[in-house]
Amino acid sequence: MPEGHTLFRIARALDRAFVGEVVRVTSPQGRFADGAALLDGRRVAAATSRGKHLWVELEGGLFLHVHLGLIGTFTVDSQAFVGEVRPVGAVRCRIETASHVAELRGPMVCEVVTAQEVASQLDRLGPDPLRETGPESRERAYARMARSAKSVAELLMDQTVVAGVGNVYRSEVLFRHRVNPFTPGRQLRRESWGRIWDDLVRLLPLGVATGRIVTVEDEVLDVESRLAAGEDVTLPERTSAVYRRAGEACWVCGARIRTQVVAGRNLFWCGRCQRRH
DNA sequence: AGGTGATGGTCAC
DNA sequence: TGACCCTCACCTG
Repeated sequence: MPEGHTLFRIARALDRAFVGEVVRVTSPQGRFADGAALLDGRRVAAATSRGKHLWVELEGGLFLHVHLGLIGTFTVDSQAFVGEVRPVGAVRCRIETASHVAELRGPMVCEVVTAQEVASQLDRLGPDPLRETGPESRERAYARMARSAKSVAELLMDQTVVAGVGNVYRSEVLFRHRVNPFTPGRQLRRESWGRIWDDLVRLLPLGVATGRIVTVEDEVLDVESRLAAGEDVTLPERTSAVYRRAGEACWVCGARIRTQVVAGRNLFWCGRCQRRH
């Protein structure tokens, strides 16, 4: 389920499992054999994410760069449970110690890069609402939008504008602020963008905490209060206001939820509620 | 048991 | 615009 919050969770799990440890790195599937050999036996320095990209830094200035794409998965488990994990699929990369094992399947990108290459990869990404949360990030993204004739629905999916927003957060955050998805970036009001950005800064950490995209306000408030109380938060299936609800009645106004492919993916919106620029 | 679409993004044509 | 990565959840039967 890879939007930015998923990569953040994986990076955090990898960091907790492996930092400071010498790791065995292999490619059971074989397609990453050369890269794995390069990393095998090194000590892990850190694991981090930005947007939908993930890097594991190993000693000697080498980084494992991963992008899950649409179908990739990256699991991190304690070795105690390894026997219980069903051995399905082709493991592109396995990282293990005596106590932990991580398995990467179906990624779009799995490669070894240098610090210089990481820097240029970061340069191509806009601010991540999970990491660069300050007002300067909001302005930086707005400056890009305000210069563009593309729609805000397209721009939200452009990782050089904002890093980490995917197709679910796109539809849901536009609905939450009643913004017309087809508003050209250059016509998007500064206040609208401010509300959208601030909301992403609020929502994405809930995705990190729960492992699920939470955008319906009742659930948002519930999760926030339970987190504030220090309670465990486990959630049932995903709910959404508009995402994947084409043809259903809008919860707010009753109009039919609409759908159209924008930036190569299915956008969902309420044509009656979402009229703001 | 088998089919399909999906929370992504790049590259070849 | 389509192939690709080749997983996973959610159908159909």
